[in-house]
Amino acid sequence: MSEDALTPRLLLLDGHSLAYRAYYALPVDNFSTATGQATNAVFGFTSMLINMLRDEKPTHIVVAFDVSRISFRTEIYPEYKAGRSETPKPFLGQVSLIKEVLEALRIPVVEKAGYEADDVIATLATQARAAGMEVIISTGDRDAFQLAEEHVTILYPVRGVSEVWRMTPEAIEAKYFVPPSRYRDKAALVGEASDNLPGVPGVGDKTAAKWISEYGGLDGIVANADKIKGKAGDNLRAHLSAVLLNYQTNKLVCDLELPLRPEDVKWHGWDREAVHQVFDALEFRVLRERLYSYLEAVEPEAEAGFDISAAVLGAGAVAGWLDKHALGSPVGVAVTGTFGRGTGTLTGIAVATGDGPAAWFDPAALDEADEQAVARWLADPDRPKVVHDAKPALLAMRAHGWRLEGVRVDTALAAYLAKPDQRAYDLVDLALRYLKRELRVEEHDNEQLTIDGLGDQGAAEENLMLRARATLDLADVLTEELSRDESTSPDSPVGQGASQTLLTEVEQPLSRVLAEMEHLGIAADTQYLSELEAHFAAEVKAAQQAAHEVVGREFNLGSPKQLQEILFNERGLPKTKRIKSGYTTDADALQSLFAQTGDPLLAHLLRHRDVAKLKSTVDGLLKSVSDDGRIHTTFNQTVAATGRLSSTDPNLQNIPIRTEEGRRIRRAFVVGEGFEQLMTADYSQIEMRIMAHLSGDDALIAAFNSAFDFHAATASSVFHVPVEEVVPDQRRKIKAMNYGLAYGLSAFGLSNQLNIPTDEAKGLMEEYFGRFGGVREYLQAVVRRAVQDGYTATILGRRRYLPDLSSDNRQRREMAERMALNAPIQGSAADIIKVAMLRVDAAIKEEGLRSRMLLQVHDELVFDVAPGEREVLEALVRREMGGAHPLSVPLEVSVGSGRDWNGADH
DNA sequence: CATTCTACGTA
DNA sequence: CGTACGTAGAATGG
Repeated sequence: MSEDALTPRLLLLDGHSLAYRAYYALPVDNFSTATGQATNAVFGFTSMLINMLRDEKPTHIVVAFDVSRISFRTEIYPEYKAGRSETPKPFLGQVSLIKEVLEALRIPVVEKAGYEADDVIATLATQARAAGMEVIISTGDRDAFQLAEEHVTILYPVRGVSEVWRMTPEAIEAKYFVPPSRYRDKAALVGEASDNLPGVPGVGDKTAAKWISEYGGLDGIVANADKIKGKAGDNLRAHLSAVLLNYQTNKLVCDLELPLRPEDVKWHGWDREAVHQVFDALEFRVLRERLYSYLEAVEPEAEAGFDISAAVLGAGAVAGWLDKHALGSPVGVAVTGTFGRGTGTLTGIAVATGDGPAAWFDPAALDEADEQAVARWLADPDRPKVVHDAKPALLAMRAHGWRLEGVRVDTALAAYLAKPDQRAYDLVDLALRYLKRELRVEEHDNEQLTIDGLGDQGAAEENLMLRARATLDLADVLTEELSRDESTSPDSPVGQGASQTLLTEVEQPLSRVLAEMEHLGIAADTQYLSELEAHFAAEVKAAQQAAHEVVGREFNLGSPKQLQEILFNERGLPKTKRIKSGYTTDADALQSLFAQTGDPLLAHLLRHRDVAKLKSTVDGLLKSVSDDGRIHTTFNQTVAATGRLSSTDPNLQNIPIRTEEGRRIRRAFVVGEGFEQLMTADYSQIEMRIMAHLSGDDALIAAFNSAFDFHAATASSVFHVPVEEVVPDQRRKIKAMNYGLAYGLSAFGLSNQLNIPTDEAKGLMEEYFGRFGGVREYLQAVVRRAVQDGYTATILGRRRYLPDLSSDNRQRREMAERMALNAPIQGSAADIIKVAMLRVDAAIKEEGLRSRMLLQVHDELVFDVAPGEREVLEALVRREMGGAHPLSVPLEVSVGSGRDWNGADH
């Protein structure tokens, strides 16, 4: 910081643009007052403003607003910003609230009819520079980058409301390869999607920068347009008028007549009483505290709006602290370290109590006594803990030799059950959403240190303690949130809702079972995998060569773009289904093109696709084998909105099975050393059984109770022929429909999949619903109910909220309807297998077996079978899976075993 | 350099 | 114009 403390610093804000960013960054549902007024935009704007007051310490401030969407730009270019959708209703009205906040803060507002806020800002910035002021501009509009210079910095918000980029001239040049003075030239060439200003196709920042440096600027480029070669040159000439219009439109006006000048907006602090009133009305309790702590420096420790007394504990201090503070009432625990592949390393542990005291310690730097004390405390189920995402912590503690017991609430799982459609459940987001509290984003290990190495000392420790405390507080709020559905499930204990039961009886216990499965991993035959790799690599090469030969030159078979060029232009094949970037080259399309034309290239392409995919699967598996010769996937418990698990790094839930060549990969998953066999057990047609149960359709239930193959039995009903006379084609069609129904399949979709006319598909569906009318009724009722309640529920009461069911947009609404159809079915199946896993795990322990559960693939479980346990394990698994939940049709389980995963198939 | 698109594997 | 996922490589740039 070299600025003279006496130099005036002017902060210029673009009110609309920042409020808009805030509106989209924060969920409107969680930011509204008791009276229902939405406040997310106000909250986010105010939060950003407070951060800037803290970080920039301006002496002068002013906020510019647009008066309307109409400006001189819409005069010269009526389509300007036309692509933007209608201003959302909950946003309207928040602008005037923001102005109230600003008034309470005594920050002046300025607007100019016929111009945009950025023109006002440009004018004020110019005047301020002339007066020798330092200028900081904050706007979400990139046009402002043209204003950057030595004493003018732009703060550009990215990722929500808590992070801004400091766009200095150097930063702009680094990002866009042009100095701010040429930013307009670049923007004119590249275009600006958010303003509906299209640029030259195929020209991005790099090309634009190259031209600008070659010809000195847009003038030079225009003058030399005919000299620029290649596709980009052609495009430039074709779009020259648009570029010139862009250039005219993106110029900011620097000489407006305004009612005030920079000198007039010196900030004299806020109106205490007014801030109280406005913030009270907006229910901004925490934000007010933040404002006070930043600006008044009343209590720096209270910066996040609450008190902790934090202690970084050295060796010998941990045991005493735990004895004193971590007894009967729950404490929050947060950890840092590296996690994954069934293990982990801890670099820090923080513990926070509800009444203030918090502590941090390094688990690698404990003395013997502390080590023992921590081990005892962690392992004691009667010392209650609250953890955010306990599974990785549990595994890392296990690697350290510690057991973790007594986790009363896992806030990640709780948040997932409360709203399973969220993209992520990281603590920073949840704290903001549920506690209105801002946590710092976790620092990465390689963040640069200040030169003396002392700059941020203690910050990481403090941050972790704040996280531990936030976790604890979050548990209360989320428990409250989950208890709102009291008595929705007959299975729940008295006084407890289904969501709470799912949390404590299913998800939380399951996370421990999953941790165990991840820790165990599954044995891999690496020798065999390497051979497979070589085999597929050779096949890829052969297919590639064959394809190159047909075309007569080399090209990238993996590039859809080059493929389109070759197939549709060079070879003149019929056009396929449209996608964003032209025409699809997916396997279905290639297949049908091959059927039509017999072009040999297509066969090579299809073969290449097949083996390249298989090779990449094998490559991935090879890379993920751990030192113990086993593959340890990570099961994610908070990703799938329906309640399913997912598997990553590597994904073991999508290992090929459909083709013979693909099944060879399954042979690489083998029985573990010291074990006898690999055993798999899966539910047959669990989703259809759930549909039969939920719909109560007698005919469908009967089809399951008949001794025959289910698809054949339903086909026999639909086609009015005895089961023995159902031909394979009939069975195939009905099987497709059986599966499709639970996904909201339409007649069109069915016809597409079966390659039959829509009429025939329609007839088939009619006939099906004629025989199984209860199914149609059920499916319709599910959607009706979801529209009414706003959510769907599984047999264990797992909810999925679908606000789009009432969307005006047909596509979104129909999508939501299909989700509503599918969620109870897929989700109930997920519930059942989760319960089954808990029962199997408990029974294996109960019976003292050595066999162990390794994988879950949605309706299948995979086990290492210990010597001599084959029969007893099979009986146990059949019993516990089959009895996981009573349905009006039997839950059938089929079991197989062998030396590897393919051999264990049945 | 990071996000998005296309394609494709599973239930 | 059928749900739910994760990954790879190419294309593209909120």
